[in-house]
Amino acid sequence: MTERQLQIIHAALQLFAEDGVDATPTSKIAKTAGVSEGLIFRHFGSKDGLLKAILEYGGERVAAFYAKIANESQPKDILRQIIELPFSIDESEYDFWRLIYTLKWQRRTHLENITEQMLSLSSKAFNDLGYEAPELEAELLLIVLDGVATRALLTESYDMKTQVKNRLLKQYKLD
Amino acid sequence: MTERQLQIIHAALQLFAEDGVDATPTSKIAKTAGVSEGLIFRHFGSKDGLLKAILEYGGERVAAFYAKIANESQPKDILRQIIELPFSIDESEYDFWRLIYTLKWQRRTHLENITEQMLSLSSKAFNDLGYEAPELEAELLLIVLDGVATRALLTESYDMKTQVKNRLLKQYKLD
DNA sequence: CATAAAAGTGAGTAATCACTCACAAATGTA
DNA sequence: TACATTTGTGAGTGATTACTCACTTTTATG
Repeated sequence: MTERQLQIIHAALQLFAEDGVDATPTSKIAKTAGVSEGLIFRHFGSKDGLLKAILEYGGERVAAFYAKIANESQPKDILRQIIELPFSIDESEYDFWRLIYTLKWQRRTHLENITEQMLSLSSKAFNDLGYEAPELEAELLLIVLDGVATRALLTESYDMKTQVKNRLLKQYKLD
Repeated sequence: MTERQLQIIHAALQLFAEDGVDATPTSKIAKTAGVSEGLIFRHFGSKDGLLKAILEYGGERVAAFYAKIANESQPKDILRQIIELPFSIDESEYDFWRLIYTLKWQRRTHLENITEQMLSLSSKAFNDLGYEAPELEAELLLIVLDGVATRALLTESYDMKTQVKNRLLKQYKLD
C-alpha cells in the first residue's frame, strides 16, 4: 500500500462515512485526497474496488482484535474483552465503523462472519460459566454491545461510556 | 393523501429501504409505482420532498405509539410497553424502520426526539421503581431495544425474539 | 546515462440523474 | 352543456456521474 493509495483511502473513507457511498462522487474523493480523479481508477479499478480496498484494509485490524480475544483461556477474560470492545474503539477508527454500520443496512458488507465468531465465542464462555441459556445470553450481549457502539458512533462526546461499561461488567459479575 | 400518492410513497419506501435513497432513481420509483416520472414531482415537488412525505406519513404512526405508552400510569406498565415496542413492529412496517435506521447514519432523520422522549419516560419509570441510577438504566434499556430492533430488521425469520423479550422482562422483574 | 515500467494527469465520453414543461385526460362545478 | 381546475403524461434538458485514454512525469533497473 503506497502513500498515494493511503491518501485516497483515507479521503474516501471519511467521505463515505459522512455522506454515504452513493452520495460521494469520485471527483470529490480525488479533490479531498489531492490527486487526480484518474489515479483512483488506475489504483483501484472502480469506485466499488476502492470500497472493497477500504473494507479489506480495515478488516485486517478487526481480525487482529478477534484473534487476541480468542487467545484468552479463561471464560471471564473472554467476556471482559468482548465487553471492552465497543469502548476501546479509537476515535481514528470511527469513520471506518460508521461506514461498516451504514453498509449493514444495504446488505453489502462482508463482516457478518465476525459477529458470528463473537457469538460462538461468548456463547462458549457463558456455557463454561454455567449460564442456563448461554446462546441467548450471548445473543443479548452482542445486541447490547452493538447498541453501545451505535450510540457512541452517533453521539458526539458520549460521556456515559464508563458508566455503561461498569454496569455491564457488574451485571455479568466480572468486576 | 390520494390513491396515486400512496402508490408512489409505497414504491419509494420499498426501494429506499432496499437500496438506499441515493441509489434509487426517481425513474425506478415511477416504474415500480406504475406512474409517470413527472407525477412524482407534481405531487412531491422533489425527490427530497417525497422522502419528507414518507417520514411524516410514518412519523404519525410513531407518535400515536408514544402517546399510548405515555398514557400508562404505572411505571411497570410503562416499562413493559416500551420493552414490547421492538417486538410488536408489524412486518408491513419493516421497510419504514429500515429506512429510519439507514438515515440515522447520514444524520438526516428527524426522529431523535422520539428517542429522547422514550428516554425520559423510562428514566422516570425506573426512578419510580426505586432504581439507583434510573438514567443509566433507561439509557441501557433503549440501547438494548435499539439492538433488538436492528437484529430483527436485518435477520430474516429472527426466531429468538420471544426468548429475548422474556429474558428482558425477567431482568427488569416485569413478568 | 539509457530505457522501460510505473505513477500520475486532465480533457473527454456515454450514460444517467433530478427535474421541467407543453400538452392531454379526467374531474369537478355551474 | 361549457368551462375551470386538477391530475397525469412523456419527451426533453442541463448537470453530474463513473470511467477511459492519450499523454507526461517520476521512479526503478541495467
